[in-house]
Amino acid sequence: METRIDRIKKQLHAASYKLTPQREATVRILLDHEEDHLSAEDVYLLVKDIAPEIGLATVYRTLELLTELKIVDKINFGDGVSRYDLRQEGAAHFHHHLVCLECGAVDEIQEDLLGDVEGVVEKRWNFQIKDHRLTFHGICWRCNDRSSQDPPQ
Amino acid sequence: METRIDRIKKQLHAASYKLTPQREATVRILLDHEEDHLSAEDVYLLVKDIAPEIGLATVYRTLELLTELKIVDKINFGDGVSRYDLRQEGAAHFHHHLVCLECGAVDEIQEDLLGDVEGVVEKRWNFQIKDHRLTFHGICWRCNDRSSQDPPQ
DNA sequence: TCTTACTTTATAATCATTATCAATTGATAA
DNA sequence: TTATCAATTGATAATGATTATAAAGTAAGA
Repeated sequence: METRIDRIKKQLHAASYKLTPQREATVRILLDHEEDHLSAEDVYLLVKDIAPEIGLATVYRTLELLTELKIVDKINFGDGVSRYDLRQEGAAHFHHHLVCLECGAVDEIQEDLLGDVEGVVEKRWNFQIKDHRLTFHGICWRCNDRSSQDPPQ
Repeated sequence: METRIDRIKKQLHAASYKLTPQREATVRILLDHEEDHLSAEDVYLLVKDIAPEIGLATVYRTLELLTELKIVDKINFGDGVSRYDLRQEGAAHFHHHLVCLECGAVDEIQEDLLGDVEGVVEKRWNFQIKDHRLTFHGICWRCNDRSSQDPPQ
């Protein structure tokens, strides 16, 4: 069976890049933390556990490379840090995010909710859409539940 | 007639802040460049023309303050800079953006296209939406027109 | 083995933003 | 007006993320 890493290796080769040990270690960390939204620093600290000799600059370069190849997406939630998010295999568009203003959690919506909206934008604004970023800011289900359980004061 | 500046002055006073000359100069620049998406540095350079003694830190502080009061929105298009965008008066939500990958232009969609989508998200993910960010990346109408006029090679 | 291009590491440099602190200003009461 | 006190400002230092640089390492082909 072909693993996810194998397929990423092929994508690199197709663009004439090698899957060096450092790059592989970085990709493994991303795969192991698919749910999270890691900053370059986060990735660096995690990669150091499995490849202690790696340098921070290499992590940055690798993440940049993976972004170029659309294997990961680089996002920015407004704190001063870029975060890196593995794209679903075969996904044409970037998934959406729910950022909780109370607890800071970031949840993902894999489903594409923008089909209709994109149709409108393409037609009405004569804009040829290549990708999108959609983030909702608000109160997540966890915090919602918690506050509805609170006794009224 | 009450001007836009007057109303902003009231908003500041309501939160017990003053409209100092520096703040006023900064707001004027934002009003004069409503269509643009200025970085703090951009604003600083423009403000210096009408208030030469102003400091960069004051501009940052003012933009931060205006963001807190929801008079402007702070956005980030992925280059390393925050940009500041006047909110439409009375708008509950932030407007959408079209970023052209070819010429870099940033156009605005004032209309709220997310009504239905937000309904779905609130119900299905039990997420209480406070605000949103929606940006499309693609080719703008100007570049579309230009390339359709190009002779096929 | 030799060559060449690619990659990495460590570190310095850059750039946006934030913190600090003394000086200034504005509003208010005496 | 003057005294007072908190808010605000400007200059500058500090921070923190990211990028550039240069020397050394690595892999693959001739």
